[in-house]
Amino acid sequence: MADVKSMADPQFLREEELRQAIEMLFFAYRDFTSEPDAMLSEIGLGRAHHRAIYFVGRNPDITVTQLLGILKITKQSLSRVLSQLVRERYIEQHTSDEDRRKRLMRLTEKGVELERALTSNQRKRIAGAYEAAGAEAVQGFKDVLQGIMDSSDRWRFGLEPDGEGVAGADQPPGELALTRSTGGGS
Amino acid sequence: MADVKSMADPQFLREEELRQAIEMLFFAYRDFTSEPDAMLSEIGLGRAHHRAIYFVGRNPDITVTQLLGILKITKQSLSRVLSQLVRERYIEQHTSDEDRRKRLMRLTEKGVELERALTSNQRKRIAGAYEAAGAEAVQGFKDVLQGIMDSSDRWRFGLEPDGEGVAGADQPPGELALTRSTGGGS
DNA sequence: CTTTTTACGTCAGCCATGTTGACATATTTT
DNA sequence: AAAATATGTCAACATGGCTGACGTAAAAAG
Repeated sequence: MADVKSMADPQFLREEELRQAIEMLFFAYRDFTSEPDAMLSEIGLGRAHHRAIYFVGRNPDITVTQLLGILKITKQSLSRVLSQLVRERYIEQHTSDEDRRKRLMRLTEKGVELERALTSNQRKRIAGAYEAAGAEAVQGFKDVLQGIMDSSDRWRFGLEPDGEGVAGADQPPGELALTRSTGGGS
Repeated sequence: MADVKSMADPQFLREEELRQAIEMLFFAYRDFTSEPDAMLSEIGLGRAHHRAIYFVGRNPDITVTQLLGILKITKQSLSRVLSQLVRERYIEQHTSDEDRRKRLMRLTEKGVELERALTSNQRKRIAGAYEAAGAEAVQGFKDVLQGIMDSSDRWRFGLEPDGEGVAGADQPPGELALTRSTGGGS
């Protein structure tokens, strides 16, 4: 039995708080991915395919290198997944006009359908959680998640380095062009 | 270029908001696990070992069945991981006195050390994010994450079904005994 | 006291997805 | 002409899920 003193210790409470967050992330992520995973396995695909489809859908005409930058896996791993998705007509590739080495990727009609089916449950989860928790909680959620991810990823989610409006700012000041295909505010 | 009308559409903004959350979860989780993964690979272990060690550490004298209930993987998958951890003296097993079929598991000294090393960076991340975001954001973060996870997991994180104080309430009203080894109030 | 259920453990094989290393080809940049 | 970039591909290996099939010890039920 842990003595009362230890629980009253602010250090103990802090540790407890941090571990709670670790566990919440684990359970939330585990449950968040389980539905799409199940759907995917029925059509012979896996979570890696979902990721590729998702980010291609979000970033039409994305290049392989850019996608690699998002996923942070090797090109060999991605290649396996991508070639299958292209073979099965979820993704189509065009050659870039400005630089003919680049293969711009887009979802096909079929790909869009799959993407929407896969994220449908995920969007529902988030929507429900957002509704139940309220707008203030949503902001807190975002703020904390941004604090957890590497700072090199934060630019994707709006202002951060300086005082930049959400307006036209996209590319990170040196890294690749990714997520966020829609810029300007109302 | 998406026309202004579509961006002004509340449905569009909602979809955008939801997808932002999906992406934040992806990036945060990816970065959150990368450090421990790297440490683990240096000693010939993987993320699955981390999970087992983590939850055994959090729930001393946990049984195999209980751990299976947390991880939601097959006993064969867990077995591979557990037997290695026992073999390499990160975890020790005792036979329960009340029910001699049960194998109660605990971290060894070595296991505790590894666990702390593995979560050190993760705790640092959370602590930094919490500090930067503030107490209100922390509450929002927790609320939203709980909304995202299956409701069957929410009991682990305090009140929910009714108006239960955080006091002695532990086990879920039917499911297994898990997480939260420390109960008592202030 | 037999039967059933529970809590393990284990062998064998399959699949998805990550890794490294080595090469090859086309195109653009220097 | 040479170097760097973007992409692809083959081969081999590790991790960590999965299913199916057994086997044993102990507890619970009849």
